[in-house]
Amino acid sequence: MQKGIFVCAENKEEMRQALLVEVLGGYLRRRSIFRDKEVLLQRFKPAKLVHRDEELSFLASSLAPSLRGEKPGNIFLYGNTGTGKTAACEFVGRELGAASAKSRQRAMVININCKLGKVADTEYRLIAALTSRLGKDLPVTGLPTDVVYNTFFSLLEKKGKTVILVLDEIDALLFKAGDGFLYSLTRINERLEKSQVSIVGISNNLTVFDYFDPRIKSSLAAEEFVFSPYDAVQLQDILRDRARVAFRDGVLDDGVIELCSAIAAQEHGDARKALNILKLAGEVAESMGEERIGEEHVALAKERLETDHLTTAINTQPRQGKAVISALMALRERGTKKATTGDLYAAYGESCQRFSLAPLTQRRVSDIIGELQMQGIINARIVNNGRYGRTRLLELSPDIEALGRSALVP
DNA sequence: AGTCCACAGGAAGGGCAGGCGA
DNA sequence: TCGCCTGCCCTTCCTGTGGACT
Repeated sequence: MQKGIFVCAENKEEMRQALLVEVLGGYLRRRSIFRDKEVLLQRFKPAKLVHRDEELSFLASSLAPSLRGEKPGNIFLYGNTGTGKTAACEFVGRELGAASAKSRQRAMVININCKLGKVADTEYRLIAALTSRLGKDLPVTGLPTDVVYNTFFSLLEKKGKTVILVLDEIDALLFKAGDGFLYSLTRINERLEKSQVSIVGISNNLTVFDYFDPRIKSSLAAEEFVFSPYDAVQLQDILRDRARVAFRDGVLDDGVIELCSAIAAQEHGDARKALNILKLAGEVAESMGEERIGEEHVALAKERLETDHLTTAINTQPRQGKAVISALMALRERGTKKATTGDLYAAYGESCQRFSLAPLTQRRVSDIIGELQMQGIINARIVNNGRYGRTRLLELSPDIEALGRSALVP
């Protein structure tokens, strides 16, 4: 009997392996739906930017003086995610680089993302990252800030160029480190003789300028430009342009491009999202063994994209953040739809036991709540209950709640 | 009008890890 | 090795808030 069970288990294992071989073999035998998936990825740099003529023309005319050795004015670009701000800057930067290589006056563009991978999310890291782009790597910590600034200044001076600093997602740095670094950067030209520096700030937040110190506003004297969202028709043009290269001929059903565009247009005209959905729809169709992409695959892709996004958002939290989310989930399961900070802190204590974590103070948990609110994971509203005190009413965002506790990996 | 509650949130500083230069 | 510098995460202390209650 025992032997029988063992043989059964062994057969199951063999069957599972055979299935795996079949799946992989089938994958290799089938012709891929994709011709060149690369063009649908975020990192792909297109040779032309569709429907961004006005924006490109503004940027090019603003930065063109650098080709004559003159200092261009500072610029601030605003617009929702996926409206082409970064792509437009990179595009103009490449063209500028190519044009300056032919002319005597050489311009140089340095792109830094202030949010990505904590490369430049503090003043120190920003200047260290800029210094690294000029050819000298500095330690991630340990040096006095003035030493880092001085190294940066001397490298700039050595270049003898007009340097355009493109600070992408500058709001992340401003909210974290304050606007002091901008003051230093705007005064930089007073210290340089052979080089000059212009700043291009890129932000999703249209009100970011309001937070600046008046001295910095005056010192920057930046020209502002808003990137408008793409409409559904413009998104269709972008997708068609990429799909021609990305997919084999005839694999896209009628209406697929239109559906992807309509979904992204509803979400503030985000071209990045439209491309993501189209790519994922292709992957979904391929994983189902289909040789064509239909609207049903787009619907599945949209669903998967949202779930993946939310699951990633909560599972990339530090463990303390997860403990707070878990506490709120536990309260919801007990029927508390809207918890106060006090309720949450009590449940958080239990959560910490489950996560084997030392509990933080209420003050720190209060900050974590604020961080989770900023990321849209928690909805919070301050209420005054008279003599029963002032507190925040907290609930999980509906999307996170729909995912349930199983989405949270401790 | 004064008191009270249950926090919110600012300010200051401690502890830690890590790099640099003497 | 030591002192000094950094960023980061955290605690402690403190003041502010505003509506219900006395």
